[in-house]
Amino acid sequence: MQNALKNIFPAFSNELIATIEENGTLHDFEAGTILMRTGQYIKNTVLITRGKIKIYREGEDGGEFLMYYLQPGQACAISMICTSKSEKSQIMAKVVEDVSVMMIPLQMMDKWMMEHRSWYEFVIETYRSRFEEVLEVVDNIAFRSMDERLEFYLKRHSDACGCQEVKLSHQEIATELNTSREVVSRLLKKMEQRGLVKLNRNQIELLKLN
Amino acid sequence: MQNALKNIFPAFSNELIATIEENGTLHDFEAGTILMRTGQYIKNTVLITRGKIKIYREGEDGGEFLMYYLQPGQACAISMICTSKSEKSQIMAKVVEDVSVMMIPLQMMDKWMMEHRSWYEFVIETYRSRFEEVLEVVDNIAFRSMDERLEFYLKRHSDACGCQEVKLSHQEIATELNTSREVVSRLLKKMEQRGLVKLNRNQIELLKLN
DNA sequence: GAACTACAGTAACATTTATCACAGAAGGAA
DNA sequence: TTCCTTCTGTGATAAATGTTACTGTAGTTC
Repeated sequence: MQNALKNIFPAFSNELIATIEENGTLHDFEAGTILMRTGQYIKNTVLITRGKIKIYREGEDGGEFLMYYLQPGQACAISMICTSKSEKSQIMAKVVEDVSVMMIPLQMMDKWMMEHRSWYEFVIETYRSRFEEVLEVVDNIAFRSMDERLEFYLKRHSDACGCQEVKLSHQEIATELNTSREVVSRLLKKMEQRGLVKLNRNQIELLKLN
Repeated sequence: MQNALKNIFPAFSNELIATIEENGTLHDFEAGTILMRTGQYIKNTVLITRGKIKIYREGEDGGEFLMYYLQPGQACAISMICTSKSEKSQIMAKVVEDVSVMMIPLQMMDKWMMEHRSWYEFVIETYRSRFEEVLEVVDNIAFRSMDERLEFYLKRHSDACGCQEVKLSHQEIATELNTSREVVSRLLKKMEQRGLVKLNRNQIELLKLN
């Protein structure tokens, strides 16, 4: 186990790993579970050791908007930011592939920042990379049209899974981009005509993208 | 001077204030100055003691998109995040009202985090509030139409200045929302017809908003 | 006052995206 | 097979936003 954590978070010092083992608790959640809702209080910082979590924003009318995915070796920046004062979550977190997460009580957060250099650096880097990712999201919706955003979305997916196939229905994609299925279908069809993708049921093969 | 800083950043401990005085340098910049550009390396953390700075994202085509304003008592979260590894800035920062800023060399950042509790808390709170603000921006562009975004924009301005008048031309507003002047003019006219605002040259009075 | 400039209003039109309506195809279940 | 459900494709239309083009108005400068 200790080795497992060290493999997933190689930057952590051995003492830090030991401390995490001691104070954190490991939990498994199935795909579909909602780990966090808008407005909910946060009591733990979450480190992902397996699976995939989707972080998204929910509109008043129930629409969704994907911010980013969390994968093994990463942590939820929101949970880190909010824990320090037990603030409310501003986002939704949903498990998309069965996950294992290490939950760390919020009191540890401040303590470790002072005691463990590798924790401090990890936290700062988490803030930085998430902030950057959100800025990129802003760029996309502020400056790009739906066809560009769709391309970007597909690329991001294939980067994340390391393969050339995106196994999602048009409806699922539409939901994450907060648009309608028809729009996604039409744009994908155009991309297919341009030779960028090949469409199958519940699956999109990326050809010339990347 | 010591008192001045203490007034603007009341949460800072006296030792911290003294350390800032010792290591930071005070600079003045006129309205219009661009303090930071996308892609530029960051060498300092910036504390605002006077004036107003606009933080925005720039599109490839030169379009802008307002993220938020920085005012006295606040710090640039981006400069804090990036300094730790001397990363590149992802945003633009432009002075909109003559400012005085305290520049703190990046090496201090990490050091003070360990040594000064009030600095640590300030930094975490800065991260949190900016992240939240950016999430709100995402909400606005993802879920709201231009008329709602315009209302929100005007409210934010009047909150910031504490008055009921927004002294901006339609063109300036259009630029910050990344739309065209004609659209802003049209929507403002409709708002005037609904009795929400009163339009004058270079000035919009908010009536029923807030 | 005349000339100039920045700002504001508005009509006409183009484009993008959303919505409605429906049809057909793929796959699973009885 | 037949029935059902989910997914996909596509036309027609509506709504929101962007673009072009032109007019008028307020303030400034000469």
